[in-house]
Amino acid sequence: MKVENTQVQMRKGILEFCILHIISRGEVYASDMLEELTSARIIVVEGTLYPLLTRLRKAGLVEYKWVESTSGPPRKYYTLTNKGSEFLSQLDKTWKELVDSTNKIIKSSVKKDSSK
Amino acid sequence: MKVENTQVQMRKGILEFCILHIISRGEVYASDMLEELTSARIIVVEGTLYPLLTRLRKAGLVEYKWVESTSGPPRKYYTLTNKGSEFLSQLDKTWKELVDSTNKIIKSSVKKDSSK
DNA sequence: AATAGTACCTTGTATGGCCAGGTACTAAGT
DNA sequence: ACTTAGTACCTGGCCATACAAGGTACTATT
Repeated sequence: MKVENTQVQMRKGILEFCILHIISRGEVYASDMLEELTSARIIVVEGTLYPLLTRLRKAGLVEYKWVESTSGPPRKYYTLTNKGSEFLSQLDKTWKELVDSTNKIIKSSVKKDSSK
Repeated sequence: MKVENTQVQMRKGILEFCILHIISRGEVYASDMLEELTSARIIVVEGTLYPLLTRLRKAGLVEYKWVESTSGPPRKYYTLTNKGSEFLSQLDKTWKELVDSTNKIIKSSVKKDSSK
């Protein structure tokens, strides 16, 4: 069991949440999202992002339109659906609660000296 | 794709982190941990907790001793090893960074009106 | 035509949560 | 002594999903 492994696990859960937030700001395509996430130090690779976007689309949370590019193949620009907005606001709540709960547990730890 | 599913995913990642924290406070056995996590609204069931504890032990992050109980079968009381303490302090750092990164992304979203 | 850059997608593997069920110990009732 | 209930620990199989590696396809440049 490696620290890296657990750190990946920690990031995993909120990835979908972050991507929905990024899309909620306006039209973006995959590379935009990768850049945004990377600059926030949430590491994601293509092989994670594309299947995730496909899942979100199949679930009716996002939709896309093809847009021609002058510098390569056309791009899929994503936007949030109404259903996606509702979904996201539920996740917002879950995220807040999760941070609260976790901080509560962490802070209890600090009170006691765990060294024997 | 259900909200519950994603919410589970969000909780998943920090579960190991929370459990290490709870153990770091002092000797506890499985039911103590379940109670603590449940009261912090982080839902966990036995089928999740026991395999996780086994993994942590195999990785040398925690250890346990058997303690007789007056009201049933003996219990495994867990404590953190030195290796576990180091592991945990790395996770502390990761958690802080993750909350920062996520909040940054969330707050950017608020600035723009996403309705079309 | 060949190469490079960009964009999207898929297959296979590994991790890990969860469900459902199982084992084993103690205590209480009959 | 047997059964039932409560407690504690564990496991096999399923499913979701991150990631690595490789593939397809479009555009621009040489």
